[in-house]
Order: sequence, then C-alpha cells, then structure tokens
Amino acid sequence: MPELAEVEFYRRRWAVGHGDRVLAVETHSHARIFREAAATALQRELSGAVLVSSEARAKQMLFRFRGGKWLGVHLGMSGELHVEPCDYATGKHDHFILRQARRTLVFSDPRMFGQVRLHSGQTAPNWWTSIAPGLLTPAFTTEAVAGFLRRRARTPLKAALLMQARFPGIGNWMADEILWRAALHPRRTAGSLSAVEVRRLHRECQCVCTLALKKIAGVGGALPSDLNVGIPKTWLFWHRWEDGGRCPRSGAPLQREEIGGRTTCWSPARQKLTAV
DNA sequence: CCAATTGTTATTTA
DNA sequence: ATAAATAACAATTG
Repeated sequence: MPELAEVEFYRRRWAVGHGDRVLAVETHSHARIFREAAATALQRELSGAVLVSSEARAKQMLFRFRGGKWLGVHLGMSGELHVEPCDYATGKHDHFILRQARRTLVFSDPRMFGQVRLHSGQTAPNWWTSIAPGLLTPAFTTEAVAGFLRRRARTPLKAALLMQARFPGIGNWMADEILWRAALHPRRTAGSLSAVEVRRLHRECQCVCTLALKKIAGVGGALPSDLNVGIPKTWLFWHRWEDGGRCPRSGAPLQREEIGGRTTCWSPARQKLTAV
C-alpha cells in the first residue's frame, strides 16, 4: 500500500517507541524482507539498543538507535507497521518485531516485497542519503520537472510520475490524484506538455503531497486513528476502484485502464488527450 | 481457475 | 547505448 504519506503515518506509529530500549528482536527468518540484512545481525545489533529518532523519506523510513545503529524499512506493496501490547503473540505475516518494555513494535508484510536493512556508523547510510530530494524541498522546482519530462519525452505522464528518481514517494494512487487535479490525461506524453501545463503539474504534485501528509499522517496535528480516515470524499482516491465510479468534481464517469504497467483511473471529462 | 492488488528490479524489446 | 515495456517476486481475495 504505502506511498509517501502512508509511510509517514506508519513511521509516526513506531515513533511512540522513541527513547526506549529494545529488549529483544524477533525475526521470522526466511522472509525476503531481510535480503541483505541477515536476521541474526539485526538481532545482534539491535538487541539492547535505544531507539532515538526516526525519519520518513519517499517510501522509506530510517530509525536511528543510540551507538550508531540504523534500521531502514521499506514497506513494499503490502507492508505495515503496528504497535501492540507487550504480550502480543506474533501473527503469520509478522516478520520483524522489536520488543520494548511498554509495547511491541511490529512489521508485517503478507507479500514480502518490503525490506528491512541495517547500517552501523556515525552517519546515515548511502542508500538513505542518496534518495532523490523530496517534492516538498526547494530542489523540486518547476525547471527540474520540465527538464525531467523533456528527457523522457515519449513516456506517458503516468509512468513518469512513478519514477522515484524525480518523484520520490509517489505511487499509483498519488500519481492518479495529481494528474486528476492537474487535469492532465495520464496517457499524455511527458514531452507534449506546454509550459503552463508543466507548472500545473508541478503545483499539484506539491499540493497532493502536502494535503496527503496532513490528512493521512496527521502532519501538523494528531496521528489519525487509521490510515485514510482523514481523506476527504472529494478526492479521486475514494472513487478510483468503485465500479461505475464518478468524478467527484464533475460527476462524469471515471475510466480505468492499465498505463505504465499499473491500473490507472482518470476522469475523461476533465483530463483530455489534447492540450488545454 | 483466472484476475486483481497503493512497489521495485532485472531482463527484454525498441 | 538509452529508454520504455515486461516479467518476476509472494500472498491473498473475489
């Protein structure tokens, strides 16, 4: 599931464990999620370590432990972070568990596309610092977007928005939400946009990120009880999977097709193939 | 049984 | 050589 804002939501859940020591680490070991970080190394390095702080960037999270230990988490397609009571009994898809005195931090992931990694050192690891600058940083300029689209001139916009090198954290539904708000057809090629349309796309990228972080992750306020409860019904989000779904702005029927390898939903009434 | 799923990466094709 | 398309990864659900 998790894209930018959902990742921040899950990070904030685990953040209740900041300042507390990890008493034990449990790993369900043949899980793919441990690809390069051996489960035994995670147990050895994180047992007894104090969780200090954490950060989310794009679709990844980094948890910092006292003594120069870093835990990287990528939730893949179906990963989730939970907080459970101390006596929590592990479930079938719970692959990685940190036991603290007052709670249990759980990583579960049925499809195991997620990833857990470990790093030791005084500074954050390369795989973290090399994540492309976020859509809400000063580096994400209209010019940067324009240049990227020019180099990918024949790519459909939908596929371009899924490229993490320029749009880190954007996934399937956020890409659709952005294009819908920007009134751009997902099949428009990246090179076909006018300067005005590029500006519109850039603005809606930032809008959707800001709003999603606020509504989903509760940034600037309290952490919502559940994922998605804060998403307004006026977003495409709630209508994209409904059969016979209608555009929340125009009431016109929505369309669904595979574009850029992913099921894509748009409102033909406001997103035209020709430039507007 | 077939198709679907909010992600990433290696491989193939153009 | 580069970029776009496709397959693969795994598990579950309708």
